[in-house]
Amino acid sequence: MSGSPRGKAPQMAIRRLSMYYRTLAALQEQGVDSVSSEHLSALTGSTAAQVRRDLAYFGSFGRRGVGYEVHSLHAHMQDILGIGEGWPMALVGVGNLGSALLAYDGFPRQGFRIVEAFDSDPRRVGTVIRDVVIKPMDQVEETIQARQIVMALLAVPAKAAQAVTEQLVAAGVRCLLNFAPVTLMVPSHVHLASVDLSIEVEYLSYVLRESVAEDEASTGACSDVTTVVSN
Amino acid sequence: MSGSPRGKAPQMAIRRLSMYYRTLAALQEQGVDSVSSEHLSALTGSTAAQVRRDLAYFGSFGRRGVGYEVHSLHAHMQDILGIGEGWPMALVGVGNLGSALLAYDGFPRQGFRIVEAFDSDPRRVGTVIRDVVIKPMDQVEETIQARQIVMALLAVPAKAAQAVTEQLVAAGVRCLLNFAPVTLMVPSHVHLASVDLSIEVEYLSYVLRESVAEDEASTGACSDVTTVVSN
DNA sequence: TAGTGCTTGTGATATGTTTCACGTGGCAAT
DNA sequence: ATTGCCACGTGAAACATATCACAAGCACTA
Repeated sequence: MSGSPRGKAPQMAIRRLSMYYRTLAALQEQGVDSVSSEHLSALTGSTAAQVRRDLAYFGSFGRRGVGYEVHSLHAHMQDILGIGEGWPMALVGVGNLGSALLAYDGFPRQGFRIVEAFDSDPRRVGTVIRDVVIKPMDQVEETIQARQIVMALLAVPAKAAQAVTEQLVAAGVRCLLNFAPVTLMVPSHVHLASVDLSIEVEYLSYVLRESVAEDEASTGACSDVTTVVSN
Repeated sequence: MSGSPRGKAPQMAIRRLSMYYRTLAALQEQGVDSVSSEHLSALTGSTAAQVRRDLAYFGSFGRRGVGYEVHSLHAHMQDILGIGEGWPMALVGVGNLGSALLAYDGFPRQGFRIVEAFDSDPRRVGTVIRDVVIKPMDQVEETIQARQIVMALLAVPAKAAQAVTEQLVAAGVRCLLNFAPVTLMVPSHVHLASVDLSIEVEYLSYVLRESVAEDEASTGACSDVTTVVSN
């Protein structure tokens, strides 16, 4: 169905595809119907060559001398990223962060929906947030299997994360987005992504320290050329 | 003060240092006082050679034939990452996500503290969460300059993100951790890291789709040689 | 002191990713 | 048709990162 992959796309390329996808959606809303690699790169903090290369991993979507048709490219990105399959997601851990995830409107806007939520705290079980009833942990396996859920968000304390992971994997989950600051061990058929706030903050702390040291070394003031930094 | 950098460390190496750092803290708590690159790599999902190379960017912290002394290595990581400087942080946007960030105990545990919070919603201004009083947006510049804050967490809606960013940069912020799903433009002297939930979920959606396709290829009519996934 | 066993630190090598540079196809206007 | 220009798609080059493999160093023993 999708184009023939000319090679394996780097993970970073996939992440950039997400940014292109989002940017294309914005352009579409603005009524723009044509975009060049140059233009798209400026909007996403990439380079024109990188945009073209990233797209080339999956096919040939533009017209030479013209650019890309926004609607068509947006549709292709959606297809490649597997959005639109509408994978239903489960959330485990409905504390502060879990509640924020339940309320996060970026998920439904991109076609992802949290359809089940679990927590071990009896005081939270039974409460309803955003139309989702919080269930106890012992219903994880049953519910996930019944609803054929393959993606889960893990927002439990670090100490519980590995055990819950194993419960989810046993229940048939294939993809995990982990928010706990731990290294999880998963079987090779399970895909794992992690959002680790400590790592991000510590990375900034490192570069800050480094740049402060550079400032001290060279007393001259830096120019304020605007550049785009993305991750 | 810190070791002599034999080269520039890749960003990924810095992120792995954070993981080593956290793992060392855990080992220390468990009373372990010596660790090998092999051991540390197993705990962080890396490889022994990678651990040694990552550390080598910053110096030579182990003893040949023995391994690393946990406490000493932990201290070195802390120094390299600039933790312990105790950078105070500002939070802008105290919605669902912002509140979760205020309550996140991973920050104080790593030595980072949110000392100021801002929101544009008058109903939230004045309320107190975790000993932090939420201030109105028009006090951003004044407060940040007075308290010499250089790191900020951005948890505002996507539409407001760029404007708030400029406000923060004008106030003197040097590091930004952005949670809004947009590409921010910042001057080159400002460091930016982003946590983008849509990108993470879409990445998982992609790999899921890919692995499902592989499953279908190997179980379906295609009878020829297929690689078997080990483990 | 010499020998053994172990693990680091690091050149050399391999792999992966980004950038460059240009051929190709396409549109518009003359 | 022909000309001129534009922007994609893509080999090849440059660069960055990860892995390998082993000499160097330390602890311990005899």
